[in-house]
Amino acid sequence: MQRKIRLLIVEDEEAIRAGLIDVFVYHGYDVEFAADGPEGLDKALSGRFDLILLDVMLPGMDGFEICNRIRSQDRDQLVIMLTARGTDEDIIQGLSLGADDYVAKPFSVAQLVLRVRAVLRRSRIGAELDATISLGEDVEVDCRNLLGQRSDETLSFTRREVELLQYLRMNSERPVSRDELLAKVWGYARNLDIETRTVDIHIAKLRRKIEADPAQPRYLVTVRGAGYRLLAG
Amino acid sequence: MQRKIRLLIVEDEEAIRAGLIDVFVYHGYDVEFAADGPEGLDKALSGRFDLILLDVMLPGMDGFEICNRIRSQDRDQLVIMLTARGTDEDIIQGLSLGADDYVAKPFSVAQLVLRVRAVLRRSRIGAELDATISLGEDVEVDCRNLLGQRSDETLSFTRREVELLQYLRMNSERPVSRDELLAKVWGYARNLDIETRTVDIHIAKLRRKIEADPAQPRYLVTVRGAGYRLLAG
DNA sequence: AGTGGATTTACAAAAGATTTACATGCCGGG
DNA sequence: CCCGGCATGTAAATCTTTTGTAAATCCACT
Repeated sequence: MQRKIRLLIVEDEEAIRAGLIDVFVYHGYDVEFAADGPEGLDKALSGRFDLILLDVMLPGMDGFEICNRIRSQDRDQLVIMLTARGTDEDIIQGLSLGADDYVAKPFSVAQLVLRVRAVLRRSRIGAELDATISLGEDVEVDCRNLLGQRSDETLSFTRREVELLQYLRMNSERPVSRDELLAKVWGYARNLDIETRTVDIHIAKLRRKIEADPAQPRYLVTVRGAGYRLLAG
Repeated sequence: MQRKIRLLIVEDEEAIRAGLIDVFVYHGYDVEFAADGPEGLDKALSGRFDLILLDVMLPGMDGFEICNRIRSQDRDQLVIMLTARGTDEDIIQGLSLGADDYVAKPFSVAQLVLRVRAVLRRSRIGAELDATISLGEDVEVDCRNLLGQRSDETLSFTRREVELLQYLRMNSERPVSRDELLAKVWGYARNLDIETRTVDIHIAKLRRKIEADPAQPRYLVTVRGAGYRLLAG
């Protein structure tokens, strides 16, 4: 069982919002919402959502503005904009706003669900993360069965440990900060400084399993001041 | 010993093809290959392969076309397509191409071997839905008559128990979540928030029958956080 | 009503996640 | 070079979630 996809819905009209929430919860998404522009921006910037559904017409701040700001902070954040047919089309054309898709109101909900899936699939967030991760010659992790092996020993992992490994592997070209891990793996809101050490603890547990000498890690290394990095191997 | 499984690999890139051939020969398959579309189609249509691994990007004729033609001649020919991640996914979705599985490039070879096994298993076992399931040396279940045997003892099962066993056996390469079991065995809608423990209860009942020591299951194991898995045996 | 099977309830036990508390080590400024 | 502050490592305690299972209840069928 894979973790749920986290979705943020920013929409001021009560009825539409409630409908969307129902549908996406029904389809198994982990849904949060915001009812106006500033709240939407705030939640969006927390960086913990896989995908954001963003209405254009919002009180406080319009969707285009929000989209721009989100993108300027995180180029990879997925966004689908809900636009009014006709009215906004010129704007979309004119500004090269980088939403991942646009859906014109009024839309069919089934349609929207399909578009959401398509965007996720393209970005491969919803798709397969490596089913097995191998490190060097001696370590292999079977992510579905939460099992692994180092030399002759059998290892067993927890879901969190495996998700953490997968995220680090996906980004093995750079160190990943604790903040980012908390956002992307744990789903915590970013920015608010959190005084948790849970990331460190999980790193330590992983090291005990995958490293021959946990005190001198060869794969899961600390980059002081920046975070952790899983060296490709 | 059973006759070797016959595999056709249709792939134009020399290096990948050679690698795949090596791996599958190593795993005991009888392997042939084709390096372009027309040759692939020709060999494929000979109908002597148990399974065909088909690249999408091929000179002469693309994989989708080949797959279509194969299927129009033989609906039961097994095909796994090797797709480029991202690029082809919409096409797969759009056309209802009936390949048995899709593996996105770049793939891990171990992963691919597993998928091949899974498809083969599904097709043979799926066809007859295992009239009898045997576990290890000592357990045997006759699914039609809801009877079984462990060592000297005679067991009797209910329909649900047997269906559960069969579904787990069909997917024994991975743990199956409670959600999935509820959907596929019980036929519940994939509603989340399940407040039922009925899967667990049935698992417990099965264990009492098929396991020598139900507290230390050897066949029907728990993968905590992921579901249950019936180990091949 | 009686029967067999399915499901819910209720609670205990196990495993996992997080916090706490303290140890260690790195680095820049005196 | 030494010190203090901050980032990191980790054992142990604590809190939370998941799983196991006996017993009660429900339900369809006879």
